[in-house]
Amino acid sequence: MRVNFSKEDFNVAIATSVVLYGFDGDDLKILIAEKAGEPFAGAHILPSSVVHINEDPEDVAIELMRRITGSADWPIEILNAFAEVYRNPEGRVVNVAYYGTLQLNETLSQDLLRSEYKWVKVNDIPPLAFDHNKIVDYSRERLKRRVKRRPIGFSLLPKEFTMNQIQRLYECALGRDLDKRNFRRKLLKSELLLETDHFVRSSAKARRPSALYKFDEKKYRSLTLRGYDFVYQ
Amino acid sequence: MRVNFSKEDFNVAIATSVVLYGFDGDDLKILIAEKAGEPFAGAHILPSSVVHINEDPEDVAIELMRRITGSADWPIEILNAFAEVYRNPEGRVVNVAYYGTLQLNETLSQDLLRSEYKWVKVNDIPPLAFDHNKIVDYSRERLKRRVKRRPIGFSLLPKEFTMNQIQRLYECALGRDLDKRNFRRKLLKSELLLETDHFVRSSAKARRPSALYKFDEKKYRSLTLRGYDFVYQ
DNA sequence: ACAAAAGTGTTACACTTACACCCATGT
DNA sequence: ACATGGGTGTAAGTGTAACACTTTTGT
Repeated sequence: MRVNFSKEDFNVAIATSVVLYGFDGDDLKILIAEKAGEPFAGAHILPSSVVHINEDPEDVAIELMRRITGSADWPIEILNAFAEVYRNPEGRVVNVAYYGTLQLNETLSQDLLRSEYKWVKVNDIPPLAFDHNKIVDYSRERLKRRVKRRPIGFSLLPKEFTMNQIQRLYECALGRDLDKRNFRRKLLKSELLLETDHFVRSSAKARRPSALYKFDEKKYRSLTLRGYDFVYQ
Repeated sequence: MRVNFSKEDFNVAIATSVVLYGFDGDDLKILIAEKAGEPFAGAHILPSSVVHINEDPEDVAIELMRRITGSADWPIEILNAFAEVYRNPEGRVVNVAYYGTLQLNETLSQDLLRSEYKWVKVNDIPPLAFDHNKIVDYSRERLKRRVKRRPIGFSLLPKEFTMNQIQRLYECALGRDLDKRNFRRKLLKSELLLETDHFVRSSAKARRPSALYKFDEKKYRSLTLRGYDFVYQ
């Protein structure tokens, strides 16, 4: 074992990138930015930040989300370290990547429109600089797994949502269509949902309004931690 | 976004640690070492290595396994980066951790006995230096998931093995008892096993010999990649 | 014959999947 | 009245879990 560091070993930098998912009712999207400064000026990248020598990457990732969205209160989870040798031409950089989920609402959408960030559909992601496409792919696999096994999907939905919205979200995350009746039955059986007495019309052309549901926060939290096997292979 | 590195940011070192699993027929074990040199001289640690500035952590981890076991040919998978600020008193060190599985046999066991490493049962792991206990816990969760969803368990077994051995291995990995009849039925249905015409007696006291099985390597590989849902919740 | 571990089947229940029509409402 | 999307039930098949006794063999 080589367990003793020499001075030359301390010549690596840490960065963090965040894959931030949002769902607008129709499509699952992630946030991307344009890079300022060389290398790769103008290229598309994930929201990213240098992690200074005395900082925790998770704290920096949370702060990054706060700067982007105005709130630090979104669920976040580490993805992995991306640490190959030649991923950054400036020097050896280890990227500790995270992914997070947020609830898109009008205000946030508007604020983001005026920012340096933009939403792109997960099925329509442009080439990104560094190995950021690899990080995105990795995060999509993770999201797929999470959606299957934990009620994580709800963190992308507004407080109250229709069955069709949540089904559409699951279809986006899993990349395939689901049967409406089976989906509803399964979700209701989980007892994670509470009915509200609210309704919305899903579009101008829609006639009959949809019932709105919210989730049972207590149940939600316990199932988020221990998994609940909402199994779709 | 802070995307421009300054000179001071390049002051981090990379290390890698490997959680190396072996199964001796009765117990699932991992390899630990005693640390040479300060800090923590004499403390128990995971097999670990500095990753020099021009090296890929995975290559270093594989080389570490080769130095320990004499072979670089064991399955290995990245766990995560462990990158908190104060994990190493020598300076900022990011640990890119891996776990691997190997087939314990007599020769390898004897070689390892004469080395600086020793096997400890996964239910009996001593306090380790740095945050290595955290890495071990993380790897056990990963192994549990893998065992449930992929035929990864076989990489811990000898070429030919009995049903009782593989059941015991699954019980160790999952941390609970399994029903013998259900286990066999499930495993045979997967069509992953081939009968051999060999038998062994499992102990001196055992009378009736056990049938030995091997796995269908072609099927094994395809199922390892795409998962096969050997589901035990 | 006995001790020891190997090996074997059935049943009840839960879950999954496939499938098509009526309902409520606004215009 | 009609157009639109919302909402509902059943049946067949598959998988899971719980359960105890017989078989084979060496001593």
